[in-house]
Amino acid sequence: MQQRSEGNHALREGVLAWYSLHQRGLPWRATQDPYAILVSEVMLQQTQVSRVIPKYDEFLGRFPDLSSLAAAPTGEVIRAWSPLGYNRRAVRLQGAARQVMAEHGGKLPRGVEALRRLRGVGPYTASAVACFAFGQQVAVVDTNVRRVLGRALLGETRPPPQQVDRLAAEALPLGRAADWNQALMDIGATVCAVRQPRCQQCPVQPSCWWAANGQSQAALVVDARALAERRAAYRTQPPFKGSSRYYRGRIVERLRRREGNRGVPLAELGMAIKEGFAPQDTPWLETLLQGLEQDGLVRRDGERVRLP
DNA sequence: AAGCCGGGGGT
DNA sequence: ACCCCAGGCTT
Repeated sequence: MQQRSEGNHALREGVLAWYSLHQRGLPWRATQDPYAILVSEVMLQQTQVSRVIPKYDEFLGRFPDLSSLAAAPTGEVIRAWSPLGYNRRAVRLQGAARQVMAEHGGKLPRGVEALRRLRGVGPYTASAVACFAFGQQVAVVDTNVRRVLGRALLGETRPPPQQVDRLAAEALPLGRAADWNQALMDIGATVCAVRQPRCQQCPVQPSCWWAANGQSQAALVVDARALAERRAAYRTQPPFKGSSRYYRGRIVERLRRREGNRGVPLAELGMAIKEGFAPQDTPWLETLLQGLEQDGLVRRDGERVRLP
């Protein structure tokens, strides 16, 4: 059994009370279906809630369960994923569905360790599904939670992840894990923002180290330096448009507009995604396609390129 | 440890 | 126009 800390009692009560009043009404909190919850958690990897909401019901309508997702052509899954981005997630999500069909009799495993072995499921997603779908009493730690607990218990906005994992496990109110984890994420998203935190409205504030120290002079200096470093890095970066990442997106986008399922000839694809595409650009395009093929996002078929 | 992977949206 | 966002996998 994990260690408990009496000092966290007030913190727990305050957070849970706040959550009962201020929780966000999110579609994936209104379902008990483990598959639907898995879909939401994968969509929420690197993607804001506001962008997932309009896509969520549509995707579930198209792929209502694990077996329909597993059985679909991968290209259809990639189409249904637009415009969420990070398209590899769509391929991996289907891979996970196929794993579950093949290895788990079509039922998602309930434990963190088994979930963790599914394609595209890392520490965050595994604990999120275990907790929200199966009621496992485990901590769910994303960057929001890391920031909230880091500030409250350590006085640091960007604390060492391992240290936070330990604190999160200690702070977990057994029996209320799901509400607690969702509450911390809501607080991180709506109150304990990276900049301009609204400490006056924060249920953690009474026991928050960071707020108590006037949001710590040292922390502000560190944050300011980090901000300056990010700005410098941004300036020296080439613009997104024209990056290989940009053109990868254009290729997938072009292939999504089907043509039956016949795909697009290589040269035509080049012209479709890049103005002034010339024969000498072919090796560049080939390189992009090889990467996309490796990720399972594209299939080469002689001269033609299509979704898998 | 570091780099890759897309988009939309706030300011 | 600039800047932010933040999990999983590969190398």
